Amino acid sequence: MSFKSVDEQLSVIKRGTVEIVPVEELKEKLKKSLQTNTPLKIKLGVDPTRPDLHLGHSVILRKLRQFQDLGHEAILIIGGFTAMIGDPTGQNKTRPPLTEREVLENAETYIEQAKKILDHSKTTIVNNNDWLGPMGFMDVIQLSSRLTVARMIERDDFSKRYHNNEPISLHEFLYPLAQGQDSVYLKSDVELGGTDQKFNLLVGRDLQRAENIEPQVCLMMPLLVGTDGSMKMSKSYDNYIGIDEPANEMYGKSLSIPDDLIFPYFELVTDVPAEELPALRENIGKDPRNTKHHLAFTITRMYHGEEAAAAARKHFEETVIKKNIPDDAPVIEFKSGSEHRLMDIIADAGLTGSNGETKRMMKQGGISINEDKISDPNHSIQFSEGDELELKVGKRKFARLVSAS
RNA sequence: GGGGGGAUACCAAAGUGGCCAACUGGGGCAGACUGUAAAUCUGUUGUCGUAAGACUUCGCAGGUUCGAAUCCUGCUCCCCCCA
Repeated sequence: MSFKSVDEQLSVIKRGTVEIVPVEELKEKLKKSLQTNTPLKIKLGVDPTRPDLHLGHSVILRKLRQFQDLGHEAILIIGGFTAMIGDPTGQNKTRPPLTEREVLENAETYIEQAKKILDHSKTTIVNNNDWLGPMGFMDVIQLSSRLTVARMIERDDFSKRYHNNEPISLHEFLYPLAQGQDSVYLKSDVELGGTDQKFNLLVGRDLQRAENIEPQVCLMMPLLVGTDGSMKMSKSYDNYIGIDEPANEMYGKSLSIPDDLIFPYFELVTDVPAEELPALRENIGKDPRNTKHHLAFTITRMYHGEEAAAAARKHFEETVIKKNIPDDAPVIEFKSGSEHRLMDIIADAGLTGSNGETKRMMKQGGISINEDKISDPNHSIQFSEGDELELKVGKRKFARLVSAS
């Protein structure tokens, strides 16, 4: 394995980072690694509680991937043990702990999806239950003696909750310790995390130092803002773009982000080469529309390939811009000569949640057949041979009604 | 161990015997507009029913009453303060 120069490596590593603590130590580690031809151990802990990965997760996974491409060792820790505690970070409520079985199932789904981003053949996957599980009560007490309560409630979310009279369970204090113990056990050189993980990552440093292990460098990535443009991307805010989503969804959702997120998305979630970033930044001001389409295309291509991305673009143009119904709209067949109420057709096809919703949409002009808005709930259709009608329900649901003999 | 507060629709939060399918905000959905599935504005937001209306819903189980989310009894869960 031959490594690139320290400076070359640093420029890749720094892309999109918020903070590297301390960056001098990282340089030292890289230098030493280069001299001794030994890869650094890069640690990323993942919480197998919500197995649907989205672009927000991809930010940090991509960073890990970049380390892999530089020749370093990526260690993905499945937080099997910690998930059974429930990480309080960023939660205003205590998260319900998972059972061991759920953890394993989730972990599998997680890894399956992470493969799309990581170089799987070069990823070391471990479960922290392997070393945290066997620890005894005395071990835990000794570990917890390393930190003080004052240090703990320094942490932003703890202090907020404390001052807002919201509950903090004692076991939540153990979470950063458990995570830090991972660093001790693995002797990690670098740990990756979101900015919300800073405290936990620093605890890892403290614990390693206490054990006379060379402390890890902490690398923080920004939390990706979701498609709503205000909150961090998260499934629970429904502002996410899942990496498993169909190409059309991915393309459309990418386009729905506010303009000032275009650049961060290019930088954090796409593989466009660093040299192209400055030009892209300029284009956003000049031509936001096409730059955003370029972004949507790039993201979709990364997960679905060139062809699917092109198709998704076309689909978007057809349905959203031209307001046509797409070629792949489901086809529903009816016997020629039969008569059906439109509301029943919509209900049978499951295009709305209830008849009440259908009626509401009719009243609001959301339902049309061949461009004609239908507002009569009793509207019915008499099918005759060769009929082909285009049904639109709202802006994103379509069907083609055809009559067969 | 003692004292106090709370549980309402997807979320937050009003409502303390009929005017409550339940104020309001967020979210969602729809329409207009737009480079956009953004922003903005407007409308809408339990189920069934063309409608009239019927039914289910306010932590759980009972009870009082012509009538309860609202009153009573028991239960479960949660939070805070003092020690």
